[in-house]
Amino acid sequence: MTPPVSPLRPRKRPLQPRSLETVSCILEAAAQILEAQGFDAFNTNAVAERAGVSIGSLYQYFPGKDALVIALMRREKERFREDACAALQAPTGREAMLHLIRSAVRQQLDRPELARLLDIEELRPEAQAETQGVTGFRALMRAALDHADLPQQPDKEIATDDLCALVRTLVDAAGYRLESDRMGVESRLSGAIFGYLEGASAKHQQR
Amino acid sequence: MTPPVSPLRPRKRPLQPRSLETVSCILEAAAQILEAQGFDAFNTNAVAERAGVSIGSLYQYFPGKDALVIALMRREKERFREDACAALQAPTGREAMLHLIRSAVRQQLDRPELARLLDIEELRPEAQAETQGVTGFRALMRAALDHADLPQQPDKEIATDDLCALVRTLVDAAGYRLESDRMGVESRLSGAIFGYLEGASAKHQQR
Amino acid sequence: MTPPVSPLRPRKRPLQPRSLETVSCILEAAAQILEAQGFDAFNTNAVAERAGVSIGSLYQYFPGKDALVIALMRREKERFREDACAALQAPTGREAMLHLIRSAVRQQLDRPELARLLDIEELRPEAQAETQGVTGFRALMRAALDHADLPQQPDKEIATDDLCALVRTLVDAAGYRLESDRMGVESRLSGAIFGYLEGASAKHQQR
Amino acid sequence: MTPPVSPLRPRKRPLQPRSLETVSCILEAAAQILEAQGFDAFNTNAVAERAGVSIGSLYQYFPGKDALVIALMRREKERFREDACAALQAPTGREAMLHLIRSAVRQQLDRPELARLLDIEELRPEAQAETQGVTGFRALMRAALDHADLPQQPDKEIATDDLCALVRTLVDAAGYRLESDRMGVESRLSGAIFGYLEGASAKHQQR
DNA sequence: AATGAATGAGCCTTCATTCAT
DNA sequence: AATGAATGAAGGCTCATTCAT
Repeated sequence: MTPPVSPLRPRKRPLQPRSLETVSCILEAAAQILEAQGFDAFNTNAVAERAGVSIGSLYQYFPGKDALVIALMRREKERFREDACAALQAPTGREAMLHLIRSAVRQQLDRPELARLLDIEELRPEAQAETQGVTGFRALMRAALDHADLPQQPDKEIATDDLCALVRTLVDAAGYRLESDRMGVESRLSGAIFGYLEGASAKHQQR
Repeated sequence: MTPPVSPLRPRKRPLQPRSLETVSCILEAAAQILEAQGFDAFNTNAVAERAGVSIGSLYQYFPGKDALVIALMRREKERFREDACAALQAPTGREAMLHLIRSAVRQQLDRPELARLLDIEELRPEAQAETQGVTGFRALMRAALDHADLPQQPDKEIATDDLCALVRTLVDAAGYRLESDRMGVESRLSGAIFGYLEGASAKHQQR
Repeated sequence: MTPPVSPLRPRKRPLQPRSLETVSCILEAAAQILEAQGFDAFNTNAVAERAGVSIGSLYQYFPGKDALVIALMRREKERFREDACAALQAPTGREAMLHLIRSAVRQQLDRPELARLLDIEELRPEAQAETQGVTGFRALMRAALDHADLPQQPDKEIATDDLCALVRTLVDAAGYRLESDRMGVESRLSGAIFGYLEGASAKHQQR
Repeated sequence: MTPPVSPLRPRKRPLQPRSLETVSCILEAAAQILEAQGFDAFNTNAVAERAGVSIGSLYQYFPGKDALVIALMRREKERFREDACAALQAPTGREAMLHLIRSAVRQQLDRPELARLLDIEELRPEAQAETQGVTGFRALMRAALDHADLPQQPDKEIATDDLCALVRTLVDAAGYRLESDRMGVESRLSGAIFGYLEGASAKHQQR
């Protein structure tokens, strides 16, 4: 009878413009605290205060702490998707892949610490359940792999996972070094990715 | 005059055999809780209880929660080092690299969740300060890169970081899928690594 | 940018009438526990319970145990100041002094044990830093000493300290004996004080 | 049937010289910690460690923390008594009093912080029960008051208490200022004491 | 006698969440 | 809708004390 209640999605959809703004204020506050002070300082009271909103209001829009993190992940994924979806139009796998790489680097180096922490959070089981619906990086990567011009992989799902992980970590590593040379990062990343793809067609596996 | 007191290293060296066992009990309990229930369930009371030890005893040997994690990292690094150090003797870079890969895969797939969580923890600033002294994976990787038979890298420190991250993540990803085919993982990893190394000698960097 | 955060002053100013009452409830509970059971029984949980307030609420207004004690000291000093400040108006030093004595006796015999314990606490270095701003007994005593009709002292700061200590202890001693005859106490106190003042003009110092 | 067991007196009288030395080591360690670090740092483990003795041994000689403090108080009282008892021989009250003052100043300025903290501790009810048997300062002061050359007091017990408190505090205050001029302190003290004694024979009590 | 490992009650404090206003 | 006071479970840590060796 009662509608399906999830503790991870908003209680009420913000429909009025004022509410919409409140929500994005809260999310941005959450992002800032996360990237500036890390997980330990990330708590609902702090987010509300930074957002200039009462803790009560925060709970109006987000039913709990986890919902806040999930929403943040969605927001960042969305930002990424808008930039990266064009990869689907690319005529070749190589071009699609390069586009993906460029988008990923752009996103990750834009707010590196935020991206890194969300990446970690994304592996938590609760988060995974909630986030997988969103067309994200993985889906685009999976699609790119289907192009015929790329070396075929024995197991495309595994390859997808690996490539996602690989992109994520190498860019995180760059962010961690405060590197800002996007070209350099992209170039190393391409090396790793195409190396991985070709490597699967044997030749490196000798003992 | 007073000995350097750090909140991150043991208070007392366990001298009697009884206490030695207590310490390893505690560490193993910590490991089990971490891998079975994650960070959120990881607290000193839980660890003590699982270790079958009073909370007071835990604090005799570990001055705090962080010290426990650090000690765990040291323990795992040590385990790894014993296995991987032989890589230093390898005559060629390729062989050294393969040895490293094999050790890393072995270690990481042995207790995948534990390894993954410790990898994350390792990025926290406090942990870094404490752990960097220990000859770990990075040092071995750095040494391997110096061999002449491997493609030379424009910046060896960056390459070292990248390769470490790459190994870590791909094996984590495998662990996450509960994959247990070590050969397969090693093979994909080799592909990525040697691909990365060669990729740096251009040919993939076109826009 | 961030407001000065001290572990010794209130976190929040209580703004709503409800919280104002909570704060005074907590302070009074603290006072009662202190005077009825002493320092050893004085802990945040006990205070909160006696105040009929959750421990969380206590921490909203007092960032820690010490802050509670400091606040209590301020409250009592304030009570005293209101009563004793009139001493500043007295035309002669003798009258000012007698007024001070009367106020001190009144205050100290009103809640003797509380006063005594706070006096002890006041000597702790942390407390001193926090409390010295408040115009307290010492400042009034110091002012009284400046009147010309009192025997001049070789070092007025020392004399001030001594007289404060003297008043405090003699009244404490009376409180300790559960004496309630204020006149008697005042009279003995006057003797000691004026004796001290005159004594400084020699005549008792032979070896 | 069982002998009267008190948790405040030693479990076993130390009869052998080695034990005697251990006991005094422990007491001295307790004194040092108390004066150097205050009550908060004063705990049985710390005392044992500083004494170079195992915690087990400490409990052999002192059945608990309080017993340790009591024993310390006794030791200091004893030290004082040896010095001050000669006051009993003085022919006049004035001379007895001056002797007492001198002894008190000597004792208190010798280890001012220790003396001050023990003075505070002495007011705790448990301590009082245990310590009152010891012929201490109060008994000597009481005896001195009986001399005929001193102004007679309406209530000699009260006067005794007051004078003890007065001596204690003024010397504490001097110790607190790190004053080391014993003559100055003694002189101010005499002023206060004889002032108090004379004051009781009226002349200062007008409103 | 001496040792020191072990114990655990109990204190301090935080923070996710609720609810009266 | 918004506020923010209030709650209390939960977790970190200390230290007086015991007891097996």
